[in-house]
Amino acid sequence: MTSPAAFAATAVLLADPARAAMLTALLSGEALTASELARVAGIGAPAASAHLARLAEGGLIAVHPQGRHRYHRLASEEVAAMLETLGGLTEAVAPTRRWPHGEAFRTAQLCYDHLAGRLGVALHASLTGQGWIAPTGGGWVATEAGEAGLAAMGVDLEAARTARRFACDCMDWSERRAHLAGGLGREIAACCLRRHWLTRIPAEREGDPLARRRLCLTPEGARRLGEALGIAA
Amino acid sequence: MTSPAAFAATAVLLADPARAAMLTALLSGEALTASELARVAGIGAPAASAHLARLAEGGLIAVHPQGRHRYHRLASEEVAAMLETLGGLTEAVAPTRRWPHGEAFRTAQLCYDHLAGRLGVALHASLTGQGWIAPTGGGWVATEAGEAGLAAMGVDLEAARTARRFACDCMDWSERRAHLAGGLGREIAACCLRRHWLTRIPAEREGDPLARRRLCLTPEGARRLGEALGIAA
DNA sequence: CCTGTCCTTCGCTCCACGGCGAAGCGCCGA
DNA sequence: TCGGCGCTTCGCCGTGGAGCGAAGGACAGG
Repeated sequence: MTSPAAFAATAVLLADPARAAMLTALLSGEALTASELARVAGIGAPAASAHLARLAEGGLIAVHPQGRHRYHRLASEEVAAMLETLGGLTEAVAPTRRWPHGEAFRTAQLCYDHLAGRLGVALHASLTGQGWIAPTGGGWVATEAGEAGLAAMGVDLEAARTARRFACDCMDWSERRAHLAGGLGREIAACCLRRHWLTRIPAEREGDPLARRRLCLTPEGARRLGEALGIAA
Repeated sequence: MTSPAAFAATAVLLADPARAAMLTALLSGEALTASELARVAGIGAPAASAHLARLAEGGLIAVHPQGRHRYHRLASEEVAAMLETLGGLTEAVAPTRRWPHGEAFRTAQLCYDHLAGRLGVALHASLTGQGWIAPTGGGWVATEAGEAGLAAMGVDLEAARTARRFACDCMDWSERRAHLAGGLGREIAACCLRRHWLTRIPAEREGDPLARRRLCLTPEGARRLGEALGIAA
């Protein structure tokens, strides 16, 4: 592991409410501009700019200039996993008394580029239970039945294989069980969004960093996921 | 997930080199006194006391007074997992140029109460590869073959079952793959230490927070683990 | 070319945090 | 009972970080 000084330096990047709000918003997987992130964090443009510079220098986010707009994304899925882990620990040590986003949030949400929440966890359990994925040294592989079933659903397995990790676990702290990350997790999420089985929800309050992660399971999605994976909505 | 303010408050606890050093030392699984942690962190007793109070109030450590000594441990394995995750991310975004602890550290180490490093990762791969554990909704269960084999090794499966999680993954960032946590992970580590297949290494430099986690694989341990699990040392 | 927008930089103010020395409390062995 | 140890509390000092207003650079549409 790394030295305590380096460890603390990474933690410092997370140890500010404004930066935490921006990173949480970026867990939606979207690319957001500096102004959007300033609003999410409730601070002015100069402060947001300074924070974003530190996050970029620290390697947690990547910046994509596009004209006069500067779009920001999380730098990697490791950053997303770490945010999820720290968020989960925060819930463990200082539980949120009133779940501020209703049960809907727990039902389906995005964890950077893959499904999380009850749906994400149920998806994982269904894939293993049906024998569509099997354990391998560092994660999961798709079985023959799994490849057939997933392809039939419309999941792009070729694209999934281009990821550094085909399929691996990501601890979902809202459910305290694992959901599926990696290329397969990303392609399943993309497939669900593409086919409108899941839709993003327009943020009710633009400044709410969590709202951007929320997903709505459509009736069509409930039916199709129920058929293919035995997931009850 | 939790609010950004709560999230940042947890991160603040990690965002100081002295606190990070103490938490890293506690990843060894040992109970350490305030004086020992002050030395590990390189600060005086008053500063150490203040830091420990904050960590305890924040729910990351638990304090066990014993006479005039006050022993401290990590509060849970969730805290350990989170430290491992953040440490791993730190390595990802700001790699340690020179691995300060030699390859020995990577070979075998403790992650709070279970095995990590190459040995821990190899153990996980072997258990799944031999079919001694199989995936379940939230982690792993022992198969019949697994129960027989593990019991033959001397692993206390009854004790393993008392844990909140029988067996689950913990991401090992030094190897970038999962090792085994939960009750089974703990009991396997305990068995290896009890039978002197692995031994703790006296800290060369008392102030080194990582040294306490290091384990040495004994010749007997290499032989036994090789036989039972096909792990090459 | 000009105006407006997005975003960054500069300079300033205010506040919080980390460390230590001194003092004090509780425990413990002689 | 007393002296020493482990640890905490108090008070102080120094440093660093967060925010904003003003100004300025780069981009883009008319």
